[in-house]
Amino acid sequence: MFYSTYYKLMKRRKTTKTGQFKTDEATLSKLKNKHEIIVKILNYRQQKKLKSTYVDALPKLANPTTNKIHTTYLQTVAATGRLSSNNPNLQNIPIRSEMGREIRKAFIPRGKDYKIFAADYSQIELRIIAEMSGDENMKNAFISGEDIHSATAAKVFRVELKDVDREMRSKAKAVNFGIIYGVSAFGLAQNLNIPRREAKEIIESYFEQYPKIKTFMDQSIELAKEKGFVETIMHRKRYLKDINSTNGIVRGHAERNAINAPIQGSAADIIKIAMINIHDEMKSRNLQSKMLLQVHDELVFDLFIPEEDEMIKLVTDKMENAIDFAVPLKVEYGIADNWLDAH
DNA sequence: TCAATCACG
DNA sequence: ACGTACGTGATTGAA
Repeated sequence: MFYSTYYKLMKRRKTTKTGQFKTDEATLSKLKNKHEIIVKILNYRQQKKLKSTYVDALPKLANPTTNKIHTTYLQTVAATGRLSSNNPNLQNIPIRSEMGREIRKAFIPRGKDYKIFAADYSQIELRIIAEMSGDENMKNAFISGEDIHSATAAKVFRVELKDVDREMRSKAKAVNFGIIYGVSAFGLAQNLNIPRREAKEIIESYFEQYPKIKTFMDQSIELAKEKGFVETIMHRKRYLKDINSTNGIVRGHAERNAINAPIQGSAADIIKIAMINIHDEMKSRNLQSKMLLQVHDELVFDLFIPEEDEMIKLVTDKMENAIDFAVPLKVEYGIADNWLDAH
């Protein structure tokens, strides 16, 4: 029904690569005010997703012996060196929406003497860019413990830190994310729903304020073109066969990979080192708490309550000191009766 | 079987 | 002029 009539709400209707009209969340959200059906469709989609993927599926996967759900972690799938999780995927449990958060609440400790302990790296990828690029401005923001998105907003929009408003911080946050992925003015404009010209100015200002980040990105591409691969901090390689392609689109994709892979991959290296060190230490101390999950920049534990103080110290220490950086690595944590409240 | 969509970092 | 932000896995439904 929706596909065949397709209300004329846009000047240029976006299509997928097979020529279908796009109806994804990003596209529909921009049309929210054009027709009352849009919000209804989005809400319906969200509820179907949550019901089919989590509410209906997960309870069936409890192992009859353990009464628990067991995932499998794959170490040789993700090109950057991240883990992935399947059968079921426990790295994409909802948290962003109100309804989704209700699902996360269902993840609870094993018994009455236990709590969920969740510890996550704060801004690890931006800290890695700061470290790898050596950019003084970004390094100093982290060393002085500033909120990185506000600090970036102050620099990019050339105002005092105290004069950064919500909109400026939100835009700076989008650029910081974009940087990790290999921004284009178009992509940022699309993401923020602002004119491309404005996005271009923001990016230019960003690189003026963080000049070595620009250099680092250019050098990553340069290196990939010469050697055919890029490397993480622990020297995991990602080969980029298309880096010298004559097709600009294909090459552009490889160039963004050249920027992103060392950053995302180094974060994966670091949390893996932390996991090994934490496991070794828990074992040698005969602790009863258990490491349950890894979600890229977060570790989740089934915490035996008498071990609370010891575990907090052990885990934050091993995570923050997994690697020797000039830029500090910061870990935030929470302890609660379910995974949601442990954040 | 595969494209589209959407859940997460 | 072109297409355009990185990495995954599960579900659905058209082809």
